[in-house]
This record gives sequence, structure tokens and C-alpha cells, in this order.
Amino acid sequence: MKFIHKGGTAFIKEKNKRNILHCIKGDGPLSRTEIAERLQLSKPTVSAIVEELLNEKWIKESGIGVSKSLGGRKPIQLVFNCRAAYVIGVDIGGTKVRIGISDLDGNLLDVDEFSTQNHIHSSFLHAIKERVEMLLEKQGMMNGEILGMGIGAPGMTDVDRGIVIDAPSLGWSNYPLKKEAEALFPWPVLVDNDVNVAAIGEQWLGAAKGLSNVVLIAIGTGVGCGIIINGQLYRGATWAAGEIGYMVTDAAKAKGANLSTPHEGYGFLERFTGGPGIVQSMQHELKGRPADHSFPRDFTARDVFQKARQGDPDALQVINEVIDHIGFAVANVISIINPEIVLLGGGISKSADWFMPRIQNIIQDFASVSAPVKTTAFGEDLGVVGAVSLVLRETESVLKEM
Amino acid sequence: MKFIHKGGTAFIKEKNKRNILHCIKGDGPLSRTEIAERLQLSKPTVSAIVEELLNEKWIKESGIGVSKSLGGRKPIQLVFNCRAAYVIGVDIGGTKVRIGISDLDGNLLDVDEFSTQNHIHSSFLHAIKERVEMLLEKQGMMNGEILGMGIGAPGMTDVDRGIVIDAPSLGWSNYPLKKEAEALFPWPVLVDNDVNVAAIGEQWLGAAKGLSNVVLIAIGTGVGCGIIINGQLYRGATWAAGEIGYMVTDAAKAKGANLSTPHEGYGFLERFTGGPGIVQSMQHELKGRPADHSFPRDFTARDVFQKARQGDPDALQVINEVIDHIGFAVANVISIINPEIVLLGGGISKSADWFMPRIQNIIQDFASVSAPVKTTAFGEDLGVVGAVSLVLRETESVLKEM
DNA sequence: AGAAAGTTAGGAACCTTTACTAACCAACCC
DNA sequence: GGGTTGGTTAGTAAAGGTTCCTAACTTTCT
Repeated sequence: MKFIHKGGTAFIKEKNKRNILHCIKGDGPLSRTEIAERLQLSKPTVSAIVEELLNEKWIKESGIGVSKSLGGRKPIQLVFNCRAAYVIGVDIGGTKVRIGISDLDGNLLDVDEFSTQNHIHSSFLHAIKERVEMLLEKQGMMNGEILGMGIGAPGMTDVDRGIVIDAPSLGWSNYPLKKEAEALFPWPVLVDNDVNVAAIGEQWLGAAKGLSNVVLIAIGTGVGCGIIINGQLYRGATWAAGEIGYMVTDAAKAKGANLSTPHEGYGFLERFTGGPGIVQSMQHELKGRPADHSFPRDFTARDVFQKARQGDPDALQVINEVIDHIGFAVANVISIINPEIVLLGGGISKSADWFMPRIQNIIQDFASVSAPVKTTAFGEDLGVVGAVSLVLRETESVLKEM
Repeated sequence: MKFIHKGGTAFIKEKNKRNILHCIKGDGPLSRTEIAERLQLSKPTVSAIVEELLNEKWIKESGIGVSKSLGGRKPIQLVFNCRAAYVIGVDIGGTKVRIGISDLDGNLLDVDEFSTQNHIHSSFLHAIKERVEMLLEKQGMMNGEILGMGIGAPGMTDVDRGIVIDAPSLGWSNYPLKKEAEALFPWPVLVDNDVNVAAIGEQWLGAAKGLSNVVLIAIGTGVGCGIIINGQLYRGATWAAGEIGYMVTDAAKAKGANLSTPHEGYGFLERFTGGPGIVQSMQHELKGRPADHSFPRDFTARDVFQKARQGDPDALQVINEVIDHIGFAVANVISIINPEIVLLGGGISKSADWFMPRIQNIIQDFASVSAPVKTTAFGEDLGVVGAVSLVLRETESVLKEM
């Protein structure tokens, strides 16, 4: 049974109010009459609610519009006041933490960042608090103007309870991030997986803007995937949806591999496509080579990529195999989810132009239906924007549609 | 923007009415006071709506309950009237069509079936009409008592427009099933993919009863999968979600295979796990055998299964490979969807007890999280029950929760 | 004058609170 | 033991306050 809205008629007003605000927010400047038509409400009802929204500063009158050709009074245009409140987005990554402050339209007003390694565990949130206070001061904002804070964490997250169940790169296990953060900040805090956060960010303002069924695949140290279904983030029964890193795209290889020892905690796909996996495959490939090769002693996945692009046959073979596995994984996800779009993000996406055709060929040949595959529109701010949108969409405020 | 409910306060009554009905329907005999407490409504409001529901025969007073230990008036128990209306479910399969008539609790009152092959195209619906009229007469029901008809069709289906986009086994392509059916019957008709229909059937009354995140994998001629997410059927952006038959679980094999010629229209997985695929693999395996083997000349997948169970090493190898591919496919789906349960259905599920452990091992070893794998609870009536539940859940009637 | 935007006034529908009756249990007293 | 009394629970009735809508109005513009 869903949440029961006590208080009878107050509910319907709340609903209308939200819908009106949503309407103005979404479809630009509108007059009271236009809203009444769109929402099938009477003009007096709209006027009364608009009055309230104006008083609460959620909307503004933005001058007079143009009248219809036949004459008549000109409409008073209403616009969403994106400076009615602000939202803080925090993107906790394996290497750095980015903190941004945004208005309600998702415009980042300022961003700051610091290295993850310098602050462990409890000092972590204090470091964030410091930066946030600096940002607020710089913008001349009061605490009361902050609607909330969204945090994207690199690991499996229980969104309801705000607990990061497992974040290997931070050493977090069942860390009550929401609770700890809300003890430090005077506003509500929402927490989610970084990939999920990225997905709603892209769906809000990025490459998947306005689409209802979106898959975002982030390829970095691991491989994760955020799934938006029917316009809503789908997190799975136990917050583990989208663990595409475990997808097996080669049964023979999977059965042959010794699972327990080398890559504990990582899935099949991640071993081949993650940074460490690429390096390892390359090292394996290099064994049969003369010692005077052009690879640095401690090379990274990026080096392998570069070599492959330059035409090094061994590197190319390694990378091609990686691309193929990713391609099959993407094709498999498309066959299951049938999304409107697939977004590729993470470190690997920088080389997208180069390997995209190969992936698209695999999709063409093996997926049940096709789907456009693109790279994420946001760069390093994606996590922050996503965290902001987490607050704006998941919070039970006037801003949410009903 | 969602559907706008015009008419202000009438909406809230509708909502309350539905919630009260849903409450009684779901949680057995309940008194007015209990409903008021559960739904946070006042007693008079509940009384008024209950009055209406009684008049409309949706509910009945079922005698007096027991009073609390402390004394006081005994409550009047209210129960859902599952005979307030009836629903017709039609399961169109490749070989036969099953038609059932059900009450609102999903009890099948009667079922009839006929062979698919005998009736093609336009005569198809007339054959259904005949059977339906017979069933109604037998039950002594009037047309007005039928709430609607649900149809499960074996192919990709546009549910909104009621068009079967592609059903190879029937030779249907963009067949406007809903429109044609509604021209013949005086009640609303809903159409969906047979696997989707099966999924909501199992979620309604079967092995996944009450669960919100369910995956049903049907293995028969092809391999399909119905996905329920957040309690709702997920059909994909272009009605193609769950095409698990296209999942690639062996990249090497996939790349080696010549895709265009042998199995046009079937996916990678289906070639190995579908009936024809099994036969073909077995034939390949048998080539190296002496001619006087125990296989019939034209054996089926079922024969291969049987042989394997009896210990025939070649058959066992073929079947084990099939099971493995299914296992990896299931594991992959679990890693992506993270469902509460995975249901296996279709012809293959009869041998479930035998191969289930093998699948569970693969999930254990390769999926990111575990999920219970069970077989469907319904047998041959699953499609009919699912079609009934399609009407009950997707139709905009008093019966739907709000 | 005609047309369109927005406001005011009156009325209907809905829910809630408060107060009531009906029905029932339990204990108590003669 | 049987009737009476007090407390408890179920359900109903009346009053009050939302909300919305329709219809008529004013204002502003061509």
C-alpha cells in the first residue's frame, strides 16, 4: 500500500500546486490562462495557486507577453525562479571529491574539489563541510537557502537508509553516510551510487535529456551501469541493479578462469575491461616480445590505449578484445532493457570516437533491437550535476510532479 | 506531464474509493473502522464510500466478526465480492489457443482450448468468439458482467495501440489484434506479449506473488523474458525489453558463427537453447556415432533431454552446454536487474529439478548478487491467468489502486 | 466594439471533527 | 444466578471548512 495522504482536500491542492509549478518550470514563460488550459484547471484556481507560488518566490512575473492577433489584454508571463533555492552536489570519486553548488535549473554556480586520499573516514565529511562553507560564503548564501545536498558515492548504496553498503575504493562498508552528513549539515542529505547519480544527471540535462528509458555504462576501474526505467532510476531489489561488471560474455573463458584468486570482488567483464585488467592482458601479451619495447615499466591502461591507436599490433589486439567484450555487454543490456539510448561514460569514453564504430557493429549484429550509443554530455561535472538532480527529483518538495 | 484529472474534488473521492476497495480486496475481511485506521481516513468517509461499494456490489457484508477482548460492539466484516464481474483471458500459443473465464480473484471458472493451426488469421478471432460464447452460456453470464478480455500473443506487441508487431509462429506482422477483437466483442480488449502476461500472472498469484521485482524467463521455441520492475511490467522503449534470446554468452562463438544464414530472426542464445537448436547440436554430436543408435530418426529436444537424464554421454554434453548457456544468461540478467526472484518457465521447466543446481552454481559463481531461481507455479493455465491479470491491473477501473 | 487575460462571487463536492446511537463485554450487587 | 452498571468499540449524523468549478465581471488591448 502506498503512502496515504491524510487531509482530504489539501492533497488535491498540493497536487495542483506542484503541477502548476512543474508546468512553469518545464515549459518556459506561461500565462495563467495558458496554464489553466494545459492543466484543465479553471482560471480562478490557477490564479489562487499562482498567487501563493509568487509569495513563496518559486515563480516570478516576467513582464508582459504579446497578445493574440485578434486583440485583447496581454498575458502576464510567469517564469520559474531558479534562484528560489540552491542545491549542493557532492561527487565522491576514488581519486577526488568534487563539490558544486547549483541553482534549481542545474546551473553550477561554483565548483570545488579536493583529493580523496588526503581525508579518510570521519575527517572526510569535515573536509566537505569546510569546502561547502567556503562556497556558501563566496556566493553570499544562507543555510536556509539550501534545499538539500546530494552525494554520489562509488559503491553499492542503500538509498532509503542512506548507507553505503560497500565502497571498496574508499574502504567503506555499511557506512551511514546520510546520517553522518545530516548531523553535520542543517539540510536533508540524499545518497546514491555514483553511476546512478550520473544517469539521472544525464537524463536531466545531458545526452539523455527528457528520455524515459536510459542506460548509462560507466567504464573506469570497474564497470557499472545506471538504469532509468519509465523515467525513474531503477536500483534493484537489493540496491545491486546494473552490476554489468559481472556480465559473462565468454562462457568458455569464464569456466576456465580461476575465479577465487586473482580478482576477488570484481566481475568477469571488469577483469578484461577495467584498467588493471587491460594492463594485465598487455603484460601477458608483452611476454613474448623483445625486452627493448617502447612501453614504460609501469604502464597504465591509458598507455595501452595510446599504443593501440598508434598501431601497435599487440596493444591493438588487447584493446580490440576489450572493446569487443564491452560491445557484447552493451548489446546484451540493450537486448534486455531495450532503452531509448545507451550512454558511455568514465575514463574510457575519451577514446569513444575511435572505438564506437566497433561497438555499434556488435550491437547491430547481436542485439535484438538497436539503440543509439553516445558518450555522456557532461564531463567531470557529471557527478555533481547528478547529485544535484538527485535532490531535486527524489526530495518530497513542491518541486516534484504529482 | 501525466494525465490530468479534471473535476477537482471528485478525484480524491475516486482515489479513496479505489484505495478502500483495494484494501478490502487485498487484506481479507475488514471492518469500516479498521479501514479508516489503515487508510488514515475518518470513519464517516469510509462509511459513505463503503455504502457506495456495497450498492455497486463490489463488496459484501459477510456477517459479524469477533469483538476485542475488552468488550464493545462487534465489527461488521466487509469482503471483496470476487463475483462482481468476470474477466476473459486468452493465451495464444504457437500450437494451441487457451481461453479461460475467471472471477476477480483469479479463480478460473472454466477453460477451453483449440488448436492454433486450424484457424488462421481472420477466422482466428471468430473461433475465439465461438468458444467465449459457449463458455458464457455454460456459466449463465451476460455480456455486461464481463469486465474485459486480456490476450497474450506470442510476439512483440505494442500494448498501447494493441498491435502485434511481429509474431513469427503465427505469421502475424503489425496485426491490429486489439482493434479487430474489439470489433467482435462488446468489452475492452487488452493485448500483450505472452511472456509479459505470464510474468504478471506469476506475480499476481503464482511463485512471485506480491514481489515487486521479478524476472520470468520462458524457454521454449525461443527464449523470452518478462520483467517486472517496481511492481510494474517493463516493456521497453520499443516493446522489445526482455529479448534475452539475443544474449551473447560466448563472444568467441558468436564472432565465429555465420549470423545471417542459419537462424534468421533468432538470437544467439536461442540457437543453443531453443528446441531446434538442441536438435541440431545433437545431430552434430551424433555424426561421429555408429548408425545403430537409439535415437529415433526425427527426434525432438525432449528426446535429447530424456537421453541425457538416462546418462547418454553425447546427449548429456549437449544438454549441459545448453544449461550452461541458460545459466550464464540468467546470471547476466540477475547482475543487471537484481530481481527478487527469477522464474523459469516454458517447456524446459519440466526438467527443472534436474538441471536447477547447475544453474544455481553458475549464478553463485558469476552473478553479482544471488537471487532465488524457481519454476513457475502455474502450468498450462499461466497464460490465461496472466491475461486475466492484464485486464485487472492495466484497465482503468475501480479495481486499480491509486 | 470585440477579444483576450485575469478577478470576483456563488455554489457544489469532498473531507474532517465532534457528538451521538447501537451493540457488546465484564464485573458487580442483590 | 440474573439484572444492573460502567467501560469499550462500531458505526451514523450534523456542522464546519477545504477545495474546486461556473458564471459574470473588470481590465487591457487591437
